[in-house]
Amino acid sequence: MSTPSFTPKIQEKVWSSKLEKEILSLWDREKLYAFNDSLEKPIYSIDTPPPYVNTPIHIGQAFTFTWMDAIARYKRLLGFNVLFPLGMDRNGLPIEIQVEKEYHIKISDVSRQEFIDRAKELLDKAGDTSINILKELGHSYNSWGLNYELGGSYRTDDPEYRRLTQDTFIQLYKKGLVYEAERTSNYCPVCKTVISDAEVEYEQTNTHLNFITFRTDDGEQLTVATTRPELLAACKLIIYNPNDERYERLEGKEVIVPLYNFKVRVRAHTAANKEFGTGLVMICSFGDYTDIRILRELNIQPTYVIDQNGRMNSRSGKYEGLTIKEARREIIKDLKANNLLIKEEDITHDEPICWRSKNPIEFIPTNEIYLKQVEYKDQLLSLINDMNFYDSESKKLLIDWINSISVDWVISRRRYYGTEIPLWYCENCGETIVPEPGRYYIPWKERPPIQSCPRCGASKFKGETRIFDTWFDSSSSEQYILGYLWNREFFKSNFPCSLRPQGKEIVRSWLYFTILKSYLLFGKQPFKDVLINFHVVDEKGEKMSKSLGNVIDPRQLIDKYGAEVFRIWAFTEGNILTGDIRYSNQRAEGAGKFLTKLWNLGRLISSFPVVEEASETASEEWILSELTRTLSEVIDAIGEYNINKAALSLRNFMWNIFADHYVELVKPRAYGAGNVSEQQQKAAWYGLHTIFKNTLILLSPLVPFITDYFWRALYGNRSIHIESMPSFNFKSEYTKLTENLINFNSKVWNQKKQNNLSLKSPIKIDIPSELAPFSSDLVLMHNITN
RNA sequence: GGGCCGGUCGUCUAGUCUGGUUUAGGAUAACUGCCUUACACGCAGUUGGUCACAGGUUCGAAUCCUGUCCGGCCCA
Repeated sequence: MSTPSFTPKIQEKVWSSKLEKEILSLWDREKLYAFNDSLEKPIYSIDTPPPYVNTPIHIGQAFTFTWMDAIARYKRLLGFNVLFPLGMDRNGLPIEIQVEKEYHIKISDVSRQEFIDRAKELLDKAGDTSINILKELGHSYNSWGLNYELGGSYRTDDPEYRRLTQDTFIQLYKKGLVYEAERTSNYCPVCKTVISDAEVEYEQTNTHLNFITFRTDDGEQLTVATTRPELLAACKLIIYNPNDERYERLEGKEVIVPLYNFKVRVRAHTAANKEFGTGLVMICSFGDYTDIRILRELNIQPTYVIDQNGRMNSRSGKYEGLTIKEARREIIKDLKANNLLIKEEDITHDEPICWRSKNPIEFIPTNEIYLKQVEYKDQLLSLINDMNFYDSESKKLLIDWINSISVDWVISRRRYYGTEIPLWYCENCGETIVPEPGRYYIPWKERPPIQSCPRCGASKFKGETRIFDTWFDSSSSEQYILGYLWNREFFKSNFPCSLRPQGKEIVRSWLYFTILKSYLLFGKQPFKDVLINFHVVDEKGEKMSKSLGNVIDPRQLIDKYGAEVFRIWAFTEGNILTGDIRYSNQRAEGAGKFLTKLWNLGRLISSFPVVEEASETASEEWILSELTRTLSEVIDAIGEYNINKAALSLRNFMWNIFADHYVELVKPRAYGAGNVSEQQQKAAWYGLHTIFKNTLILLSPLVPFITDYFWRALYGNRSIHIESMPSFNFKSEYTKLTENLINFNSKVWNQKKQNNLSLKSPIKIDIPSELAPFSSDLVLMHNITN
């Protein structure tokens, strides 16, 4: 039989990213991804990391959120009702700093209300533009509109969100887990607030090690090396290593601090390193964590010389009012003038800096509110065994962090734009007033919800002015998205949340604090699965940063090649769960060829009638069982969230097995070449369509645009994204022959090439006996004329 | 100072846990040929790696052990 002509339903030879916009608006109109909690299906919930409102999405976020989208889509295919909301982080310092910049005001110069109003103004202006790129990438979050319902998008500064934050605080307070204390804390002079240990980073910096002359009572000169000469006034002690014979004779003696002329003692301590500097170390209050540890250990009262603005105070004498840097410069000048500075050595050291402002932190005493954590370390370590980590190695990051915790969590901050700490204090007796959970409280401008003090009966109260650490807000995100506020039943039956996907750099903050709060509030782990992603780095493997100028804007890529190319690049480039991804322009471009291949494959197949059933030949049996094998590979890969593996497996099947071998094998038969029967021709049509159709479904979470386009064009008017995972189970002995088949084809092609024959030229060659079932197709494919 | 991760064709990577099916697989780049009625953004072919280094265990090591070097990250 033969059919005169076959014309493809699809004309264009390449996929056009222009189609993406049309498909997006189709999805919008059809409300394809809206969450419906009345479905019978099991819930799968994803607690996505809210991007920051005022910073454009960077390529790493675009990459990892695209993986999350693939996970959500695969889970839908697998029959889950997927809760996949996207939040927007609007709390915290970055917006405050921008308010100061944009309006040329200082937080201290304007009223609190005015400052907050300005911040809101800026936030509204910023809108949701930072996440628009995620929408263009075809992500299937449940909702793009702000609404208080399951699946709705949310904002961390929303009164509802803040109500939740305060609710959790009040519960923790009532459990006796919150206390206030004065302690030496990490303090960022730029952000003007204390920060928790989780917010401290270390940066290698170049500095001078200054060799300074101290004197004993008997006039002996000693040389002490320090990187912090401006803290001379705060010097409390000089130490040397107990094994350092050079200084044994000094034990217990007093030395005179230069410029200030007060006396401090010398004593042995293992914290001193014989090889560092002169072996004599100045311990002051407070240059670094070693200082803090030693002064606490020896119970020495600190002398603070730096104030909350990062300037020297009156105890530093003539340097009062100078910034730390200025003071350092001046004091070096004075030491030199007095012949007290022997030398300056260039060294690099790890300096603790604030993760937000990237400025060196200082250590100053403040009165702050703490949440207990130190006493629960063991319980937390055992609790995390109830969660699955992907990759399992990533669990160590969290274990190491928990083990290193030594102080409780400072949750109060002296800033304006954040969730207010819901406390009042009786002006008469000082009693702390804690309201009931249920609404959003603003203590600095509201009266407490009681008339008189329950202890003394007085009626004047002072509202708390401090706000929470933003991690205190964000560590309840899983509670928020599971409807804790508006659907407690849903929350109860679906907590813990199915998945927390996040970056490894916030394991010690977002992940850790969420686990801590979940343990303290519910005694349970907050997630079933935790997925930790590494980073997208530049071509040389270096971290992208503004200062290095190596930042790649995902916008460039998407504008140039389209969202679908970005997606397939993100999936095929590597496994971000086990290591960093190096960005390469060349490979990103190369990844897009996948779409052209798929497009043309579909174009060819679209020229043949869709056949639902046929009596397949050996070739169909073979390719159908190869598809079955691919399906199980894909399902296994999804089970471990290895989207890279799933994508590579599908690409390999589609391109290197289906297109290169099966399609070539049956093309002549599909066209009706030679003397194939109608039945055999139909079998080829059936094979082509069945494989293509199912491959499209398997690919649809990865490349949702092109697959939906084909689906609607070839297989019906509905979206491919409401299909279910195919559950076929074709098994055949023929998969054993896959390698032989590929090798034989290669052999024929090679032989033709060596003999300068075109691929359609006739050839005389023996078909190996094990490939006999395919012989009629092979004869037509290679034009074998024995 | 302590800990963790990585080092595989020019480049990016799979394989390492659970040693033998590996004469190490793929992708990209390079080279050669081909417009074979889906695709030149394609097809076919070719070149290219002593699996960082040195020891050890074993009948057998990219894979396990020890040490060294290099890169990255975290903590103090």
